[in-house]
Amino acid sequence: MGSNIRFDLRHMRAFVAVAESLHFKKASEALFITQPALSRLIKSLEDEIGAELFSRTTRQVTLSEAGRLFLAECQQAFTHIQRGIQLAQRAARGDIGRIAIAYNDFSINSSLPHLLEVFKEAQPSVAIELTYMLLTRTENYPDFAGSAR
Amino acid sequence: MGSNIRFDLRHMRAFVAVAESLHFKKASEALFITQPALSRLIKSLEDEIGAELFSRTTRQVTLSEAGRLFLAECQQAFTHIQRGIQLAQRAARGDIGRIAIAYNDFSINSSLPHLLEVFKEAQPSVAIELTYMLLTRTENYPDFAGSAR
DNA sequence: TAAAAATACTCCATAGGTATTTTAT
DNA sequence: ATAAAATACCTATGGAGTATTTTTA
Repeated sequence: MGSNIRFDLRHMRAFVAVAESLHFKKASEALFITQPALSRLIKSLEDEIGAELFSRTTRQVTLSEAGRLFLAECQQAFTHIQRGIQLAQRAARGDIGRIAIAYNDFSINSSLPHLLEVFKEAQPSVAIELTYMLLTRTENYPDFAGSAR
Repeated sequence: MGSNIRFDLRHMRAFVAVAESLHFKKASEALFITQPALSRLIKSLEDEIGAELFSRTTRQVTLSEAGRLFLAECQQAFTHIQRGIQLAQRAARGDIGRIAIAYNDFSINSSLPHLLEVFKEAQPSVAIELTYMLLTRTENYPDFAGSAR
């Protein structure tokens, strides 16, 4: 019972990096480790799973069928972990279920009111916080500084 | 760029264990580590994420909202990892896209032929391997020993 | 006051680095 | 002949254990 997985995320990250570049040296640089360290990570991962993830000679590296399948699941796993981090961080900041919108005279007079109505209908549980913003610079409004928060 | 996740699967496993029992000592036993080691794992995970995953005093432990959200994603991630391992192992064994069916006189004379036809139509790329099996015991047929392979 | 989590401190296992060897084009 | 992966060897970091302290119901 229980997830008796012996490897960890370093192994998975290493694997994804090699799968992406199909070149141990380049992948090792992307990971900021040395090539021997990377070789060992991949080897121990393969040993642990009990499957060759790459067909490799010293001259070329290709994903095996097992590797292709494992890669897809690794990517999904990372997506969930990333998402988990984001959600936890937002929840901790009390940001879940809240959208902050800054408006100025221009946008408030155009389509914003209608958009709000439509959105409120679709997502009634999401609080919308309106902020009137005179300046065009956003430095003083940390909520709007990031790209896609 | 790249997944700059500093924690690893041990942290996630530890977190899931505590989330399930809401008791550090019990969870540590389930994980075969000591309670202090587990406390440190959880703490470092929280530090890394930047969110409290549990509200805890020395007398009671409860999941925070951040924890609830993170838990769901962790479980999904583990599901994908488990699946990745299984798929890789099967691919390495050449078991992907192959179904082995053992038949005896009874089944071959009943519905099996029709089932095969229907299945072949639906899944033309899956090879079906038929094995005539006299005995009722399956020990000598490793392909049929497992439950849901 | 007692049950449970957090902290202090020590030690060792292992992850990673450097140097080298092997391999295939 | 050379580019690239694998192996050998060594070192140091950090993860786990034991012992203890802190906390709150």
